[in-house]
Amino acid sequence: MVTMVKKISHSSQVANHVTLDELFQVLKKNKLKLTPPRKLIVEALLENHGPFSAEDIQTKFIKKNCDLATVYRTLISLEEARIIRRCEFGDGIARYELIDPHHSHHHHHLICKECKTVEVIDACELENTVNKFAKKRGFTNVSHILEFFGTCPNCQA
Amino acid sequence: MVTMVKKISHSSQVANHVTLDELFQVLKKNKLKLTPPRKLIVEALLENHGPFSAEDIQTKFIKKNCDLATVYRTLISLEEARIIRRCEFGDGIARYELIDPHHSHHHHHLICKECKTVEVIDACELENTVNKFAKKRGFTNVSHILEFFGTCPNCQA
DNA sequence: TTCGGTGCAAATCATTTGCAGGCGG
DNA sequence: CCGCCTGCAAATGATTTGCACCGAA
Repeated sequence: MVTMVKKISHSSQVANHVTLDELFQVLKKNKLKLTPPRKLIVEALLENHGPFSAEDIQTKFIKKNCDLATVYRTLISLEEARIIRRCEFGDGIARYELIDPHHSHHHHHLICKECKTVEVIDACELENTVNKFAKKRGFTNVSHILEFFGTCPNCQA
Repeated sequence: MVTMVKKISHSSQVANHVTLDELFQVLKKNKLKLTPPRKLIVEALLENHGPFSAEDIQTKFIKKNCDLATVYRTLISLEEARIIRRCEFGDGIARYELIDPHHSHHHHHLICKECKTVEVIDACELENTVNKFAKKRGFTNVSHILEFFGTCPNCQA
């Protein structure tokens, strides 16, 4: 399944972005070798915004220059190294996006159920609530997934 | 993949619950025949709290008294009839829980990443925020998924 | 040189679908 | 009696894994 790829104007994107080299350093710190497939995938995710599926990455960005199985394996490694984050769109397909350590503001997405276009929602008012509930029940290591769905203006035909 | 089944004390559960008969009426209103598999599945979801996967339902609750394919088909029908709700735990497995029309307060879950035990979080402070963002961007028909994850006290060994 | 990483193909897992027979309304 | 439903088996789609070879450190 392939998602609509769409460049999104990201108002909060100011200077001081992560660079490819910085990301490569993070790979090294995590004892991950700098191989061609990994370079391609990290670069693709740095240059394209929005969560993408393994298939998206392989067919649209790196033009089949590495095997799909390698893309899956790489995405798992990158997530463990906290370079990318896994997003859940509720359709059984894993999608990933870069975590920019310089702009690590936690954010969410507004996804069109029809065309799967993704918009960024630069807000999360949940942190406090979440931690409160979790602590009260003795849970540790807490995280959450939050995604919004709807029909975008284009698809309301 | 099978989820840990655990009865949960649900503080907000007072009298005036849905009954099996009421649910059967809803089925009929939606032009769904009252067949043995459907009765079994609805009953299972009424008597057990917490989102369950198709496999959970078939193996734990109805003891293979109907085909797995039928469970999947039934769950889809029940969701369309708004008798059950689909939940997303981010592990590629669809889980469903009953929607009690008498206590239809929107709620979320706190899931242990290890044992998959589910606790109910009786709060959603998002409705307003959500609708605000969505409207601003011309989205209609808006919904959201929100689930919390962590490590439960038991699994912190 | 040494493992970790890769490509390829086969396996796995959740879910869906085609089809012929069965039964609820 | 008429379709909707079901069981069974096969198909599908995403993801994972086994294995032999290869190349980054």
